Amino acid sequence: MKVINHRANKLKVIYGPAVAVDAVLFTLDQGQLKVLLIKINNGPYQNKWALPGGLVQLNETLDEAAKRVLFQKTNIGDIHLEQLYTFGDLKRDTRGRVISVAYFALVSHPNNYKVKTTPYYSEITWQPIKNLPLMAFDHRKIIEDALERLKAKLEYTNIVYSLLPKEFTLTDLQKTYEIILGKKLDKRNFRKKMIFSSLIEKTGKKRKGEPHRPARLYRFAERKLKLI
Amino acid sequence: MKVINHRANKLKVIYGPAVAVDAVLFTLDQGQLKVLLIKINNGPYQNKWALPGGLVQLNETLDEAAKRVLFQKTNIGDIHLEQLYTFGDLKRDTRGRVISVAYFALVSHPNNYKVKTTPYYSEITWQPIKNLPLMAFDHRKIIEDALERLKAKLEYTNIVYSLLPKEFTLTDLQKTYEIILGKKLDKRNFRKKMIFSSLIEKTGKKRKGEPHRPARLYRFAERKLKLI
DNA sequence: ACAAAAGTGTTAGACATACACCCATGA
DNA sequence: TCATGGGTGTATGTCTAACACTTTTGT
Repeated sequence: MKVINHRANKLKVIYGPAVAVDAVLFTLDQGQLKVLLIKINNGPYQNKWALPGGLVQLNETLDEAAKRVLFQKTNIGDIHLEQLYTFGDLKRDTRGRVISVAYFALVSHPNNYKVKTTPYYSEITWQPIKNLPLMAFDHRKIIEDALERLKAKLEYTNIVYSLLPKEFTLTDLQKTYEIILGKKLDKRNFRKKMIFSSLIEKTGKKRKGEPHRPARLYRFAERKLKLI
Repeated sequence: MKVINHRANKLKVIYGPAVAVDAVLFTLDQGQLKVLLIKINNGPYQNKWALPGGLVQLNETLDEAAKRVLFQKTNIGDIHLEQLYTFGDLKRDTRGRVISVAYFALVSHPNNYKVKTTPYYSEITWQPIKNLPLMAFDHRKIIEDALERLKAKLEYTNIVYSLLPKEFTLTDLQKTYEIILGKKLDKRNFRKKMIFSSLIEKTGKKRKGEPHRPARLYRFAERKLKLI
């Protein structure tokens, strides 16, 4: 691999890795944590699944590249992506030396987005994290790291807001935590903490049409990332 | 900038950023937190200071590149480097598009290493973090981010072990924390926590030759990174 | 004997954990 | 009226924070 680089106004050829971005996109669906995967249609990784990703262009920052790639490959836009880690093993892409700057983000529900396919990526799907298919590159590792980061951030940020709709019940919120953390939480303690944290506030409304006592609806006080 | 990349056994030219690594190396000296800087000798950043860094080669991982660059530029080897973040702004290097994967590490005392200069880097120095000179690239920002990460890691890891000699007193240890965190800590509470954490253990020895009550010497139970 | 740093314990408040019953509604 | 999930309080243990005096040594 060769990098041709303008330095001191001369065209200078240097050899170096190519730079890609990959996005780990989580959502909740049917009581499961899922991740967005794309099926590769040809080349050495044919029929394997991968994260949406692509090469970084010269005229875009890494953050911009992550957003662009995600939008181009999946039609998902306008979400907050956070840089996760940069993966640089020699053999992570058998076709050549490529390092990947991985990003992760959460989206509220798969049905809110119309994903699309491309000639190179023939299928696109939300795959349960517990049941990942055969993955291309080191993408399984990237997903595992992203999940670990997500769990950690649950504890000290309001990051879940992007997984939930505008209005939700405390039980919805608790289920979200339980699914991601993979463990049961105590209802009374959870509610105490959430209400006291003042990350959420009552809407005054109740959820109707279910054959039980109606649950109060809450909203997030602010729909942007905050430390608790 | 152009990246020539073997894909599917054909030489394919693609345009993309070059990839560099930069290392933020911290130490304690004379009661101050210092960072290793290098003076750039020519080009648009002449006479500015920078972190030791360099381009990533095709045959090395990012971690290996960080180690190699640090060793070549400063003669410092055999330390644990941790990836910090990847910086990818368009104009961070005026000479061309370069993204930088930043690493950080701690070393015990500057005198333990014989740093050296190169034609491109004319001077090398440990600079107090409170008093940084005019810096090249976005290296001031990288140092600030590294410092923030270091403070955070103090709270939940034994990372300070690499700043201290084999044997040290509890007062040494407390001063180390106070310098990095930039605040005073309560002596009794600090000792209680440290001793109870079982990260450190008594050597049975005492420091001699000072005109006061001799302090007990401690060592780290394990000299590798652990969560508390 | 004195100067200087080493060393030590207790109390109060904040926070996490464990735990069981009544309430409101639709069917 | 019953089935179902919604909603609530208290007691206990753990961790953090505030706080001042005695001990040991070299000079």
